[in-house]
Amino acid sequence: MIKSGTKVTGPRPTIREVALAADVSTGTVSRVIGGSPRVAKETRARVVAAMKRIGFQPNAAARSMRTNVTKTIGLLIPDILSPTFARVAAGAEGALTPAGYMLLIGSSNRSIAQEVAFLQTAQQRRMDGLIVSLSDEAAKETLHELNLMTAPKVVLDRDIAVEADVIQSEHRRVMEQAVGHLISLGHRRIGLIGPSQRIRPSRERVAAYRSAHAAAGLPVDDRLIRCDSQNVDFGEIETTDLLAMSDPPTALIGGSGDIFLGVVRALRTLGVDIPRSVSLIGVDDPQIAGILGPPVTSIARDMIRIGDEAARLVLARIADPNRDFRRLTLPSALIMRQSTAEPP
Amino acid sequence: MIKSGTKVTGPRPTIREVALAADVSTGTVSRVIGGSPRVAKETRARVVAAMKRIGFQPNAAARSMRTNVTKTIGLLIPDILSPTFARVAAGAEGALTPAGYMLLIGSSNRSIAQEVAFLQTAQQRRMDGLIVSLSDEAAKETLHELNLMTAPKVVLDRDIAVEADVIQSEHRRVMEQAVGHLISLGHRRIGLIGPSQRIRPSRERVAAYRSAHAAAGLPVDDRLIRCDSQNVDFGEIETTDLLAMSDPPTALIGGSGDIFLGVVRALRTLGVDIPRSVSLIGVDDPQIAGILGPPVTSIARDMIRIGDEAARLVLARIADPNRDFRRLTLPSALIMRQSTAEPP
DNA sequence: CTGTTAGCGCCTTCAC
DNA sequence: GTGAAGGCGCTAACAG
Repeated sequence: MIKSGTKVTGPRPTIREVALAADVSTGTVSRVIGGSPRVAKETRARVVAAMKRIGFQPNAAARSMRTNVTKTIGLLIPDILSPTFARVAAGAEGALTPAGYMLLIGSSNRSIAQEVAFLQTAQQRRMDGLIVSLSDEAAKETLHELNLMTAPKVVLDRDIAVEADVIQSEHRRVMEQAVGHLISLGHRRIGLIGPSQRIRPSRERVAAYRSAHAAAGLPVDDRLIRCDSQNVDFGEIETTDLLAMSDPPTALIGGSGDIFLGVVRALRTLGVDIPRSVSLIGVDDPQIAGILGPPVTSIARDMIRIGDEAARLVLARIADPNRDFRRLTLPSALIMRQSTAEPP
Repeated sequence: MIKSGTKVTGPRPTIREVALAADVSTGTVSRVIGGSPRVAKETRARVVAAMKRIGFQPNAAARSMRTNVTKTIGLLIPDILSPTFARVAAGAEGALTPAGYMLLIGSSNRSIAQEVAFLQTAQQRRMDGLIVSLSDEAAKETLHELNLMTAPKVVLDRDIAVEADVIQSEHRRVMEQAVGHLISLGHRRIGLIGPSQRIRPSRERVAAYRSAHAAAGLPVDDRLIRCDSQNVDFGEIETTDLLAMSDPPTALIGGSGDIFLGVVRALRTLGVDIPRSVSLIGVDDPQIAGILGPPVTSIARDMIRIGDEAARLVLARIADPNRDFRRLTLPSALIMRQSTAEPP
């Protein structure tokens, strides 16, 4: 007899051990595990007791081998270190865990090879669904892998040819609003620093930047648009470069993600007074923006909600694979703080 | 004949289909998958070609059922939204992915129930190893689950009775240094705002806070120690409360994680001039601290490295389950910036 | 309500 | 160097 609490490091018990201990068949044990109603109350109690006593935990691999269900959803993001995507993950996990699904996060570090690798393991692990934020819409290797996958997919804010539900943020209206705000303050040269235009959000923002200028009857100086990369250094370098122009911008819109940090860092280094000498609007980093001195006006969106909605879309399609594909657009907002003013 | 590129939504091919297509037996296909050397070069080529042609991807569940290996490591953290833990995840993933392992992240939101739930699914999924950062050392349910798990475990910075490798940060020396620095500037009342002392790092920091005072021959006012929780609101409330005392602190040490945000927010709201009226030292948030105005002196540690080392420890123990348990202590550093000065 | 039985897809001896 | 066959742990009919 083994004392309860004793650590037994033998092979893990199976439903057969449980069946033996509870004096039922393996089929009955299985029904108890699966929560089938076709088990007598008293029998169920005996089985549950036996499971606990032996320390039985059903083998997920064996189950999913039989059922073709892994209770697993993949999330592919460019960078887990970005608070923006960490929020997406948190939102998705919040919706998935209560539904009995586990979220498997893959961070590609914006490497196409890593994206492909993740999509392949997603297939090998037979994930039940996938939420993807690609780092480059033009990479056809990832598209290829995505199309190979038959499980439900949700695409986050990308324009790609994949049979999938899509969640996108509203970018144009809010960026037009931001640019319009600066223009109405009197700014005529506005710098825009952002990620590569090979992803939809950046293209949308640039388009809005242009249309806002057009609406005000103002010309656009393309040298003020710096949308090519997405890291701290890029933000810092482009900011420095912009302000070194012979006719430098009097206002800056910088983001998303890490870019903003670089922009602020450069501004600090240059000793620029915000908003007296340069106005600043941030994109996608409200947490930090709000506590800077001065607090920075910024474009914000609810990434947790995006993750949550994405998870719901996946679950809904798992429940009904034939439903129509949706394209959900979630709102963004311009949060006014104290980092903008009239140009000097 | 099916055109290449056509989407086939039938059942996924198995090694039998591959075997048929390559005119070999399933055993040979299996050997090719496993990279066994006992396969003729030419045969291997035929099999590989067949796999690609049919779009075969080995079923991970079936494999792990046979091999008792899931190529999966769990990471349990209190909060994926905290940059600190996101870094741990990134570090661990960086070490695990190249080794062919997938990192399964669980964020408990500091709920013991969620920690237990994660540990249970870890067992059901037969994860090959586990890296855990518990939110409460005193919770015996989590300890119980941890001890049930026979797979290799790495514990992050907690004092708990579990057979596991341990990685911890050096907290005392650097906190003594921080407090000593403030004392040497002339501060006699220093507020300390931090997480609950039910986790080791906080206990260590409080102990260091006391010993630094003792070393300077100064008394400690326990009302200045506010180490009970870990969120933005807590930081904001305690800061406000501390500064409302009849004999308020002239310096604040605040962290880790979200607490720091709250501290800064309160300071801004109160219109406190840093460091003229209050000196400030942050804990664990160098990214933000560096761009604040003024940049904030803070205690920093390399969380990515911690995640990386944790992953290495797990892998090493998987390779050799009988090696001695290690306890690794990684350094912290006090980064001097411009947020401290003599008291007013 | 419960027992029996046949695989799920793969790896792994054991022969050849 | 390759084929044949058994079984990993579980679920899902099908009987009873």
